Amino acid sequence: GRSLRSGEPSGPGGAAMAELKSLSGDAYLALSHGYAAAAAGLAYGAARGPEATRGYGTPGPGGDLPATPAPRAPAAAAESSGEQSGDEDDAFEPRRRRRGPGGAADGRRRPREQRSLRLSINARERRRMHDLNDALDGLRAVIPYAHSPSVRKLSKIATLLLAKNYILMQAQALDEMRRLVAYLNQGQGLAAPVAAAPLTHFGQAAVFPFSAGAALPCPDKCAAFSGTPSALCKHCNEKP
DNA sequence: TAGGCCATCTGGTCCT
DNA sequence: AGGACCAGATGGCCTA
Repeated sequence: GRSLRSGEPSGPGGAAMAELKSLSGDAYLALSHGYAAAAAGLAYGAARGPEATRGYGTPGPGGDLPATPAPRAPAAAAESSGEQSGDEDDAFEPRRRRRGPGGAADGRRRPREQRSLRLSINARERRRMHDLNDALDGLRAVIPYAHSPSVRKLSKIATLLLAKNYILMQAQALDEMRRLVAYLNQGQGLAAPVAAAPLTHFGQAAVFPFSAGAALPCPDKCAAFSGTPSALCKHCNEKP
């Protein structure tokens, strides 16, 4: 694959390319392909101290989770946004948006109903994003990079790109392994069970370069599938 | 201080 | 009608 070069155009995370250094070796290899260079830049590999505790419980500028303590200073946010200021039951006025008039669907709702509906929608969306983040955490847990308390976790985009390249790398390794097995089967007579033929990473059954059921001229069964003695097998060349 | 990343809110769209 | 999904907007936090 391509190697990382300093002058190489990088994606959105190019500025942080140097942080790739702290990635594990496998991860580094996995990143050495295509857009992964950008992922490397995005990957918060460098030791920056523990991940800042952001916490899900903090409502944003228009926050609607009154109970949860807020490490992200929602008070200032609410103040700056002009929302969540005192009377929650005031006429629900959606945040000014630059796109589209909006509010058509709720046009005939009473303000309190609108507010209630909005809060419910917000909560659902928050839950959905939390699920998404949980899934990303699960992904981070199984891809190789420097898992350490002193290393900040991968960003979302870096996680996805790293995972993609890790999959590609594994597929390539599997392919090479398969070829090696086929070669050894020809040379050493190691029988690969047809029923256990693995799937390629694209889902189709792997095609082995031999067929089963042939005679066994070689005592070491190197030709069990090819049916012909192998020049690579010393037993095939032995005199009986 | 700028830039990157993130959480959240929000309106629109599609689907059930 | 309601829920899921998406993308834009906004503001906070952190690091270089």
